[in-house]
Amino acid sequence: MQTFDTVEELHEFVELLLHRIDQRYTAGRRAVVELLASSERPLSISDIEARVPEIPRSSAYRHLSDLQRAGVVGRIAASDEFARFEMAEDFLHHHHHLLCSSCGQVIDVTPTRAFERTVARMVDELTAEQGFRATSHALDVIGHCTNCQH
Amino acid sequence: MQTFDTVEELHEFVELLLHRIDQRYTAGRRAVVELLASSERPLSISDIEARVPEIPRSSAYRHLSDLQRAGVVGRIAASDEFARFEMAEDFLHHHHHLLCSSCGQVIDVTPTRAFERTVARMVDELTAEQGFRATSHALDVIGHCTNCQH
DNA sequence: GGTTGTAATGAGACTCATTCTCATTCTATC
DNA sequence: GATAGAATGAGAATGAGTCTCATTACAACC
Ligand SMILES: [Mn+2]
Ligand SMILES: [Mn+2]
Ligand SMILES: [Zn+2]
Ligand SMILES: [Zn+2]
Repeated sequence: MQTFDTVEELHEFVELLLHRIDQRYTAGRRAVVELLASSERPLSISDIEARVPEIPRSSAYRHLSDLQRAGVVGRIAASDEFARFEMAEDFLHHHHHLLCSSCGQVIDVTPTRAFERTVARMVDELTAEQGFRATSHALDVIGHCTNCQH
Repeated sequence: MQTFDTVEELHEFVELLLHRIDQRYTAGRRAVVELLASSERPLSISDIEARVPEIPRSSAYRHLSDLQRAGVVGRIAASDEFARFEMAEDFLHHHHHLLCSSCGQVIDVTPTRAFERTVARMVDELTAEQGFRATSHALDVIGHCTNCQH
C-alpha cells in the first residue's frame, strides 16, 4: 500500500470501486484487501488461507474475482500452477515481476521512469500495427531466486 | 520457423536437443514440432488437437513437456486458463506477446534491436540487486485484439 | 530378418485448483 | 423490525493437466 496516506483512504477508494459495480464492501472483502495491501509480494490462495484461515476457500476465490471485476485486485499467472493476487496498479506504484521458475515465487520490482517511457513508446508501436488496443503491459523476468540457485 | 533454411535443418537440430536428454525424435514429436514451427501464433492444446487429431491428448501433453525439457518448445501462461505452446526462442527470433484479455488469443510481435538492448540493461539492473539470476524475459502487452473491441 | 530389452505411446483413471450450487445468513431500506 | 436482495459457506462439480499401466515401436545385437 503506497498511494494512500491512511488505510481509511484505501478502504474508501475500494468501496467506491465496488459500488460502481453494485457490490458491497463487506468484512470478508475488507480482510482480503487489507491482507493484499499490506503484503510485500503477490499471494496465492494458500498464502491467503494461511494468513486469514477464517475466510473459506470458496469465499476467498469469490472475493478475489469480485475485487478483480471492480478493478481493485489483479491476478497473475505465475510459472507454476497457482494464480497469485495483488492490489491492482491503481493502488500500487507501477512495477514488474521476477518469476522464479523453480519455486514459483513472484518478486515485485519497480522500473525507472525513463525505462517506463521507453516501454510505453514501444508498446504503442507494436500494438498500432496490429489493431490491438493495449490496456496495460507486464514485463516479467524469468529466472531463479536466491533460494533456488543450485 | 525463421532461423533454418530448410525443414530438415530444423529437424536435425530438434533431434540433437532431444538426444542430449536421451530422447528419441519420433513421429508424434515430429508432428508436433512441424505444427508449432509452421504456426503464426502460439497454440493451445485444443488448437493442436484440432489440427493433428490423430495425436491423443495425453501424448500431446507428454510430447510438449518432453520437447520443453529438451529446450525445443516454450510454454506460455495466457490470461485465460489454457496454456499455449510455441517453438523455443532458439528456433525463433526473439519476440514478445500481445495477450487479448477477452478471448485469450496470443499474438507474436518482434521488438527493435534498440529496444531489446534497453530491456536487457534494465533487466540486469533489476535482478542484480535482488540476487536473482535471470534466464529470460517476457514483455506482454495486455489488451483487446481486433476481434474483441466492443 | 528374427530376438530382445528398452523407450514411447494410448486409453483412461486420477488430481487438484478453481468454479458452481444452493441453502443459510447479512444488510440496506422502508 | 419486516422484507427483499445480496453475500456467504459447505460441499459438489468441472476440467486442464498428470499419471498409470498395458501395448506397441524401435534400436542394437545376433
Ligand atoms: Mn506485482
Ligand atoms: Mn511468442
Ligand atoms: Zn525460487
Ligand atoms: Zn480477443
